[in-house]
Amino acid sequence: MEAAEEVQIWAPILADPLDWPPSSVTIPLPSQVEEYFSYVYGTDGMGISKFAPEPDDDLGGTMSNLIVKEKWWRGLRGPRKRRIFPWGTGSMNFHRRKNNEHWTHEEVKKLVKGVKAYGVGRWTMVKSRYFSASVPDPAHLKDKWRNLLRACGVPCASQRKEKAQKTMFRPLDTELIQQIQGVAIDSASTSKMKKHRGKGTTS
DNA sequence: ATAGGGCTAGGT
DNA sequence: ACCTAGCCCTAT
Repeated sequence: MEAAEEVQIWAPILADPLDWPPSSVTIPLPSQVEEYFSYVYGTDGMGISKFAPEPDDDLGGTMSNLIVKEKWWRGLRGPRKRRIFPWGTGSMNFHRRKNNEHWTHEEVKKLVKGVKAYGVGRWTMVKSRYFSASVPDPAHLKDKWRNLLRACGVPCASQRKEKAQKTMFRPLDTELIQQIQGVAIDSASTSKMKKHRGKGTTS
């Protein structure tokens, strides 16, 4: 499992997993951890600047003790924050923290472009063309597309009753909304056509 | 690999 | 209290 590395990195930090995040704690911060933090939290989320060096620190060079000086773990949602989070309920119980990786406007634009190019449902294709490194799972593209449809007021293809969405936490511009609606309507009508005429070669 | 239901953190 | 939106799980 890929979590092994993260456990190694986090383990020294978690003095008491049940008390996380700690309000004030001394953290040994090797360069590896520093890198990891900036990767996970992003420059605006969890900059190293949010740490303050501990007053009397006689560890000369590579590793110094730092203390947390800001409540960085509470804040607005933003893009690319908190990918992984240790959430101990015992000794070695780590798991992914949910619901913290948000789509940027650029990413949404790429998704729409990709769906337009390859069609709804070709998530692996869209990912490999437009999100080769950034999105972990093609299923996330699908999930985002579903959310976009709902957010843009596109009626669900399946007949399940679903109330129209009221608000968008991260609003989209009108142009993008119209594009999404357009693509959705296109794909709905083509799939309906395929259903109706069974022998048309619509490659 | 994809569709669709379910779960839930975090925002309102 | 309710809702949104990202993530997970399962069936196909």
